[in-house]
Amino acid sequence: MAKGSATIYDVADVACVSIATVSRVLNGSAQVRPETRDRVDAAVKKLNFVPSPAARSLSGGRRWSIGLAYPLEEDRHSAFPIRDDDASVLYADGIVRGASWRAAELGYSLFACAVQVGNESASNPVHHLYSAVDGIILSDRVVNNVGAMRIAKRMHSVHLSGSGKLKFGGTIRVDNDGGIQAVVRHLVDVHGVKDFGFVAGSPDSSDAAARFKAFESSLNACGGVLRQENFLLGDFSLSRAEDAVDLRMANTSALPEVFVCANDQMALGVVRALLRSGRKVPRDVLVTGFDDIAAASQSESNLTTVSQPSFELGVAAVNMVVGLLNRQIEIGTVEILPTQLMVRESCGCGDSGLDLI
Amino acid sequence: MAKGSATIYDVADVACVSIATVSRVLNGSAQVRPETRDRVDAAVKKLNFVPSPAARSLSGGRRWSIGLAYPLEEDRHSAFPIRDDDASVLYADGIVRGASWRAAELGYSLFACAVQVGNESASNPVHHLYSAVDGIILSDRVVNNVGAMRIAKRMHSVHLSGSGKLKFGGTIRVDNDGGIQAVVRHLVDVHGVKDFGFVAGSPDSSDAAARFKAFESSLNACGGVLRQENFLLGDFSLSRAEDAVDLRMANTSALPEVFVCANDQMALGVVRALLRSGRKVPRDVLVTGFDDIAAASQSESNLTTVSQPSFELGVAAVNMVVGLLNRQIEIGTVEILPTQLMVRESCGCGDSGLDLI
DNA sequence: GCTTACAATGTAATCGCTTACAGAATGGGT
DNA sequence: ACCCATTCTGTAAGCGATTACATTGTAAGC
Repeated sequence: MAKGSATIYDVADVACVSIATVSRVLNGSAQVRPETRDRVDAAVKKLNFVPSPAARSLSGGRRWSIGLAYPLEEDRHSAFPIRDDDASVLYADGIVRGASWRAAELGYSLFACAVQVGNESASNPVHHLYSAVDGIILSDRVVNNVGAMRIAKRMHSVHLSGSGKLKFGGTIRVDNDGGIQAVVRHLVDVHGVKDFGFVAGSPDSSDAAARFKAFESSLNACGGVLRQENFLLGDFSLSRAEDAVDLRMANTSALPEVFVCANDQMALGVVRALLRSGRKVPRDVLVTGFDDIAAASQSESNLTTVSQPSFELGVAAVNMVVGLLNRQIEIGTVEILPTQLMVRESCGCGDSGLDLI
Repeated sequence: MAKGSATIYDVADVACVSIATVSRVLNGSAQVRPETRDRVDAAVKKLNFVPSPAARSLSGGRRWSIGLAYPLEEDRHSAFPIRDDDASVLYADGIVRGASWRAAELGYSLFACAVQVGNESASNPVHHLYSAVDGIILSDRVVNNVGAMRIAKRMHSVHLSGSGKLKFGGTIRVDNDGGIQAVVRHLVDVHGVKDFGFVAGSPDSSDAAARFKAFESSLNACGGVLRQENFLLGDFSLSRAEDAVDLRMANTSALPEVFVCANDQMALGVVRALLRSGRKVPRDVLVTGFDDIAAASQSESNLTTVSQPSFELGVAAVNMVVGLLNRQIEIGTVEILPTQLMVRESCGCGDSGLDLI
């Protein structure tokens, strides 16, 4: 759209050089006499010239911008999508901020784009991002593996993914294994838990899969038990987890000692359902979360959870995209960021000040 | 970048038509025989063709995407920007979600872009957004008035702005006046407050300005008083407000009965400073916020605040941009969204369940 | 003073699309 | 059959940058 703004031709006119020279100055190629360079710079400043990314894009140059796609849950109930309860956006928040900040530092712009999960059609905003950016960061679940592959074939991409070793682009993930393991160990060692419950995230999420797998193996290592009826399937949202617990309580068999949840929103939903039924947390049932979103520590239940370095995740993702662009990082690289157990009250610990075990 | 993807030429070849015809089908211009149209559609599907927005952009067509720029505070203290305390992002969250959702509904993609405030240079990501989108939504403070004017001259824009009547683009704002007025009235009528304090937001924010202006006139109407030393200048961030209150307390004159704050983060900062000094809220000093972010109701102080319809703000902004694009809305239109007083405990009300007065 | 090597600059093709305009096909009226 | 008004389709000119290649300028070496 950008009607009427100055073009490279205008700059060339004012500076009395050809557009090629202007382009050279713009892109810092060294072959320009200092005197000429100054003249061009002056013209650029005078005309307030900003090169059109679209034109740059078409002609194959660098756009100096990076895309970031993160999932937005679709609502199934109301006219509007879930609001206070949208797991993905809250989780994405820190990532977006980290990425924006780091991108700005490196001279890139970051375009964030919320994608309705499950949209594999051409209307998927990811397709619109293509030609606007140099590289793209794909959060877990925005596209399936096939889609990710297709994207990676066309441009540099970094995947924020819980598992799998993609043979294209780069991958960054947090240490789901270590986090879950720490939770289970703590529950067994400190609170003597044997009888576990687990609330899983969306089946299409690799993070959800990784966390459950880690949970199973930790359980085996520690001799804990997960009874069939205590495995609940959620979708990372508060309400769905709440419903699942309601349903579980309709079954009159004894509840497990703890519900380990694949994220904080679900943990909060579990707590809510439990409270509604007259049970107390952690008195009657213990609950743990994952992610350490702000609400985890702010809620009354004071969730014990695993802290994700989401800001750093965004920073690392941008670093990797730019590294890929500059051919300083190899395709297929995987980077794993550490997690940290945040011991609070919902696991049965008193409200002592200790944060880290 | 998008290396190797199908172009309109490939589609034309497969469908045995010219690229002009393909373009017509793509853009739904009616002048194509149904039979031909089908052939083209089939080719598009077969090749998995997605038109390059960059090329569309260059050639002046519609890009089917909308930009949204929101402010990102820069940190002054640490290597990373403020994290748990970033007023703007929290505020922007609902807007981004509303806008993304509505844009998707209308067949547009939404690119959100966090902009470091105060960056008026060419590296401002807003400039990169230009050619990638059909229209742009500018949140309060991302650019100054001059910048906004420049942008509006070049493309359709909608401003999320607390005051002023821009003569370009469209404007959407929340009813700051009504919200602040309700707060002041409630404090006077229910709690008999006379001696007010006010914590203002960034001077460069029109919302901040509108809220202070509304505060002053409400005060006059109700006969309340704002002593000079009880006007504190913040920047919408928690820490800055906290500091301001600390500084104020160094002055030993009596604190006001209440601190009315221009947003919730600052209210939380005020509460924190007050608690640290041994005072209790609302026992010793009352505090009110603005925005009703999640933390307002989740924090122990249970903030009385004004609820902003941030999701609806995003929805309305997208509606307006698209209306502008389709020439269904006139330039200069202003839309005001209602606010709602949320009475909780920090204003001195008991923890009765009443939400709305 | 003239060649020569190399640095500085210019020329023109190209990227993938939209659209004004021109040209071909269709069909109805005589 | 023929003409003309319509409807459909094709041709080609941009949009604003990058970049390979061609050309010009400069200074050293003889």
